Amino acid sequence: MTRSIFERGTQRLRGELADILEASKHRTALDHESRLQGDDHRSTRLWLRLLTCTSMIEQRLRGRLREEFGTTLPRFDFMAQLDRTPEGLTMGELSQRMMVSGGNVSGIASQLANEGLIDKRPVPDNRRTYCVTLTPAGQKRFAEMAQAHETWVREMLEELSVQEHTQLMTLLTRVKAGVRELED
Amino acid sequence: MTRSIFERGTQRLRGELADILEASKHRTALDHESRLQGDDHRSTRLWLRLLTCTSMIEQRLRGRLREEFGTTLPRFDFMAQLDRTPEGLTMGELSQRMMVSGGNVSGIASQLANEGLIDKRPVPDNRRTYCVTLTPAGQKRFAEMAQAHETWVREMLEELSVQEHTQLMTLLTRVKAGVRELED
DNA sequence: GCAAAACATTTTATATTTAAAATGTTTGTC
DNA sequence: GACAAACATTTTAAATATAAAATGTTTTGC
Repeated sequence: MTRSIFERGTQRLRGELADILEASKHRTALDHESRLQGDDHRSTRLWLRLLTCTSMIEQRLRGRLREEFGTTLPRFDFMAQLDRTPEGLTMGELSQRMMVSGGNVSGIASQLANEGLIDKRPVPDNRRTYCVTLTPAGQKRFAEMAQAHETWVREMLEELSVQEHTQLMTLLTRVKAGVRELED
Repeated sequence: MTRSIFERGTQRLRGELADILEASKHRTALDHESRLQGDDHRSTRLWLRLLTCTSMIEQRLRGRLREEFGTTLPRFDFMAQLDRTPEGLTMGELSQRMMVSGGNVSGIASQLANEGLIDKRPVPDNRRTYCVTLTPAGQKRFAEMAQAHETWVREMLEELSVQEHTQLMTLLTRVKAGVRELED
């Protein structure tokens, strides 16, 4: 990579070369975007930046949840969905909202049910579906975690001003809409 | 959720209520953000929006890579990192750049090596590390996939104007920097 | 009503992922 | 040089994820 500088021959000015070598020494952090070079498209660059940000935040949250509450991100997410919907959700709705496969939701659900954190009961008028809710114990447990989670997220995003928050939100809304409208 | 509207009592005008009920009927897609309500903090809302966007894009890319190339996102990512670094990378560097655990990288590497897509050879002066590169077959295979990948990503983000691309990139740069500088 | 299609969920098999322990290797430090 | 600490990687065990098949249930079209 740095080699190509030398391959260009000797017409390159000494000072210019020095600048480039100097710049290459800046130890910038390595991540998904490291694989990009000048000829890559804007969109790919943007996508990798998005992926990097999400991965960084996810990893911090996962670590904290494990250290401080001995739980995982998917389990927290599962409970968060239920906390917001006291009337309960079906397995399918949970799968859709968490954006994971149905089988996955089944697995997490039986764990949480074994631990007494959720309730899963049949619905009278449709024997295919279940209605899943948080138990009182689940509600209590979730409330503790949610508080901490909120703090961690705020900590990570508080560098941004209110205006930047709004801008970013608006732009992500456009991204979301753009992706959504593509047919499958 | 909609219940709170009624709890406000009867001073609410009929027309206003109708509007709200109407609005609530819009079938908006369900995702991570469905768990939010008015009292949640701006930052959490932003984080969930970010997560939703990333998940949506990831899922499309995963599906396409499987359908059209019979491969997975992590394998593609692994090869992409190598493609950008012809001189090769160590396992540790790959782990760092892909932002996944070392064990994960080990697994993917032995798969790709079995398929003859990468080369993994010891480094003379340090017997702990390996230098991983794409084989010619790996380069060829990656080139095909990269082209398609680029198209898929552009397709998903092309709704945004050049200016919006730039803005979003700038904001995500700030997010990235903010998260990075947190100790731990 | 009945058969076929659509639906909601679980099960199965397999792949991915992580954290943590294990295994060698290198680098101080004295 | 010996020995502890740090390093790079792999292995292990458990959790998580997917796709696809299996199982009942409901809906639809006739």
